[in-house]
Amino acid sequence: MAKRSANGSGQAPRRTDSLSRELIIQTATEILDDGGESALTLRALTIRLKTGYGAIYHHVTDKGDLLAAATDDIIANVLSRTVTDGGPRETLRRLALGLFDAIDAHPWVGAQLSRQPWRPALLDFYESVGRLLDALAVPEKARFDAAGTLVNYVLGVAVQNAANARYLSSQDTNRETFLNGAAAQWAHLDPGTYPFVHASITQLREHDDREQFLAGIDIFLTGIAALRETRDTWVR
Amino acid sequence: MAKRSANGSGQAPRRTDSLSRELIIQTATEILDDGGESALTLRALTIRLKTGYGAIYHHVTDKGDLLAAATDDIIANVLSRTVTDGGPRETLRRLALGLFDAIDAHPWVGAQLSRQPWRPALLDFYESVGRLLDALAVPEKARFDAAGTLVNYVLGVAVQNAANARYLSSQDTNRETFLNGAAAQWAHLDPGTYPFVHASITQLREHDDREQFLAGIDIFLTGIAALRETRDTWVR
DNA sequence: ACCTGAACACCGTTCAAGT
DNA sequence: ACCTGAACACCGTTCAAGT
Repeated sequence: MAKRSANGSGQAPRRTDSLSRELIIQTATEILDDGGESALTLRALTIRLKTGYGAIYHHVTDKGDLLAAATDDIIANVLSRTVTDGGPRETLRRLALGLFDAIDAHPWVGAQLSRQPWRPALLDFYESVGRLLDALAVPEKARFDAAGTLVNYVLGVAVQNAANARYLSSQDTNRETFLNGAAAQWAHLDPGTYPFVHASITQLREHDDREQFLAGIDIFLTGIAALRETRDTWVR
Repeated sequence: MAKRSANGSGQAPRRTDSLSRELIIQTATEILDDGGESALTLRALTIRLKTGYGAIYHHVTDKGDLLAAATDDIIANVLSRTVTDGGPRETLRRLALGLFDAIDAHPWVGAQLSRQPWRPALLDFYESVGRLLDALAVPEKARFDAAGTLVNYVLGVAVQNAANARYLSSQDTNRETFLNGAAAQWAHLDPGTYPFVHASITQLREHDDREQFLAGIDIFLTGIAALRETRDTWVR
């Protein structure tokens, strides 16, 4: 974020530091953060990096490779930053919230996860979840399904988040006017056939995405707690 | 599915029945089911429909409009077919499984949902979920978050499903060899840093996607049950 | 009103040619 | 080894022209 020195006038114009995979990925991330997924074109990259197409393809296989690598970086950062000194339940919430915040800050990560959900970075997340479930005394046989369920839930929220961000930037509005518009649409529906949607209008306007995400995590954790193994009494 | 009569030799060659939005959407669905998302190009549509680009754009706004309409059809079909005569818990499971099966049969629906999660068809699903949560005695204040959580979970599974299908068709392999490959990759990881992943290899190979999805639904339902309102005793 | 299809703008990617 | 940029194949979309 704080590095925009390359544009300055101090450096020698000819001998810029040579291209590298890291620089390309970092620049791609900047473009994605600035203008969203649609802003990342190979042409935009060549301009920003003051280079040609071939130079980029020399360090990167594909546009897909580029997107995947940028996403891996973001996710790996989340995992390494997460504080894990609390209890397993608290750590699980922190991990999930860390992912949520990262995807909120970089919505294109959500879209990318929907394309390639099983990148190594997400495998690390999966590993952490599994171990925490062990600490929560979830029996081994149930851990696989439980971990998958949590990952799928996080993935679903990521997708929602990305879709919302895409919509907001395409319509060039903010969250509040978007929710007001959605609420207005919901209000137009027939209350007889859509009683629940109607009853939800106020909450739609006032809800906090982050808190709703956490409420979902708690629902799953409560459900998972019911799978808890009674390590004392052996049940056949 | 059973309508492929237009190819026959009986009809007069000149005066085919004129184009319609429904026919276009139906044909697009066929192309998507046959060849996946990447197979649906405007050109492929013109060929299959024996028409020009303008003719299609006369009935359809966009390629996005087309994809959205095709997805709406599939989802609306799921909801209308779901048997709702059981208890609320059973009905919820049936609804969720109906969506799962539909996305399994038409993986492109999963990808489309990740692009536009709030289409009218999904709002109907949301409405159904909300009402069933009411029947399950989830208090009104918690229903909004709970319904959103379930929708997000289903969305996450949909995305996974679509990604898997895309990968399978791109690699031209089947589920079993895919899982074997993934299991082999997992086996290569260091068991010290990835104990949970290692312990999951067998289950990865043997698991049933549909059952794992249902296990997640059950975790959710158990978690929801803890929110249950005690309608007899009034708690302030 | 409905349809045709050449043309346009814009992608990702390649590759002969340079240094 | 690393880079350049014209060229290619292929998108979605438009629009003057037909019926």
